[in-house]
Amino acid sequence: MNDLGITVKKDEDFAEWYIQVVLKSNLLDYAPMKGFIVLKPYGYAIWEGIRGVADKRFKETGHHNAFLPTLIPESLLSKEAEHFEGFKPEVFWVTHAGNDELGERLALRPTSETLAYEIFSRWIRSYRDLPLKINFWNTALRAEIKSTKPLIRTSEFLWQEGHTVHASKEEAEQEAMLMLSIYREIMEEYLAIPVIAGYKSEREKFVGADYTLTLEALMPDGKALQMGTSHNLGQNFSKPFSIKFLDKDGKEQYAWQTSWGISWRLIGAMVMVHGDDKGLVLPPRIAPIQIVIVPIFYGDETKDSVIEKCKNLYAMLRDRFRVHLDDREEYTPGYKFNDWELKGIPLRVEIGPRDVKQGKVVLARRDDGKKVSVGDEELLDAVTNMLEDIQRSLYTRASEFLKSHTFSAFSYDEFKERVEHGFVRAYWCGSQECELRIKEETGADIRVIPFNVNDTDMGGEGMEEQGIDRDGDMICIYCSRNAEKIAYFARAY
RNA sequence: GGGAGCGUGGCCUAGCAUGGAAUGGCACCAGUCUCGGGCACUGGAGGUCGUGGGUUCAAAUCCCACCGCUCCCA
Repeated sequence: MNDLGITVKKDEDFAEWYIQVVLKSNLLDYAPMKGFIVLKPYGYAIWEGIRGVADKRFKETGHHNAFLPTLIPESLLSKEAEHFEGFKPEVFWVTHAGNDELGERLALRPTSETLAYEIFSRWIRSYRDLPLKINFWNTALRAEIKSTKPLIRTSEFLWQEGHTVHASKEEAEQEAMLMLSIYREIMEEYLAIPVIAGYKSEREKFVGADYTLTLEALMPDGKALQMGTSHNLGQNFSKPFSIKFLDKDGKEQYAWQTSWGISWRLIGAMVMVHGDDKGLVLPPRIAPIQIVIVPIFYGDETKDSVIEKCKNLYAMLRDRFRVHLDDREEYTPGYKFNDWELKGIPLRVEIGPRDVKQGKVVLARRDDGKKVSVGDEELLDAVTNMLEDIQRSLYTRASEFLKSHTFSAFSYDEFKERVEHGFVRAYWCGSQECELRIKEETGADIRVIPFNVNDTDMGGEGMEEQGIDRDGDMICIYCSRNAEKIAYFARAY
């Protein structure tokens, strides 16, 4: 072991482990400015995988991609007052063109609502123009001065922002929910990360939204990570931006809107959730390379037959899998094993002289490190099954972690102790004051107010089983007044 | 907002107290050899010691300013 590999244990120094994994597995590099990163080809390939899955689902549900400028004039950005106040502290401003000061400062978009809606208002005249469902794959810029972490919190990030306009409130509500469910599908079925779905509190919602729907995951250090959000904007933007349409009765109405987004933060979440002491572990459905073939040979006489077999298998597998043949001669097999494990490739095929002679290959799984020898004729089936099994077991493991680190609290003392380790479900009176006090005293805030307290893939183990009687005393964990809601609290990234 | 610390080839690092030719490891390049878990040997290239100024015959080392970064506390 040398410093090519990860030199700290995941469960001993999680922060350092994360940095080493993202850098050494070749996902990214630091940029020359604090808070900015460079996504390297391997990292970008993973982003392309996520983008590919999401883009397909967006298009299947009737959304179209488009592109917007990066600059937003201050007058536009400030048009919805609450929204502007919320983003103001982290806006980068362009003030000059060459040597000349601009008449009006231009913001580097922190998000595109205002710019998009200014334009949408010109596109929409009648109910026949609705719904309008547009998505942008772009970047957003938000100045992060305090704690930055690659992929998780950076001043510029790759993301998509969807923006839709509807003729009715109900339709907008359904849209916000639909997109959340698509996000959930991507996270659980592709990234193998279980999430808790629900509402953001008033304090945590998107500034300018009626309400925000969120998906929250739990990282191995017990901190929550917001994975994606979907906002019902109501008519909060359509009014200041004059997005109006004539309905079937010829009556002018303000439109109803949603916006929603996921970012490269999802890559960071995958690293944290699935990675181990050897580095990255990628779920097969997202991994840019699912299978790597490593030849092993001694001297020239075995070399040719080994390479030939590798090439044959590569040709056989490439139609059905994303496969790579590592035929570099300047590295030893041992080096390559470590290298591809660091990069998280789900499955490795080892082929040496022994295997050529016996008509077999060795398969090594990244998730549990187990090796098996299979005959050539079984390879295709074995590989197919193993990749599916890896995908499934990564999800299962993550679910078990979420389940075992989601607690209920019935007293504030209990709350303070348990919130150090994961999600804590507790009754909450609904006041922002309690929420804020809890945040100040414990560092934890409300991550999500779940749609369903049993809806956490916890095998039906809900509040009732844990002793909370929802028909009995419902009192706020902090102030002991009557509680309205059950909220999930956690410290968050 | 308050406090502490650090900047030396791509990365990590010695040297700094007491000024006098910049140390070692990894990575990199060439060759030989190896290859079923980060092979070995030989040779080689690579440095405005964060930036600017000052003291001095002489500064990585002492002094001042600035820049950048990291950690801790609120």
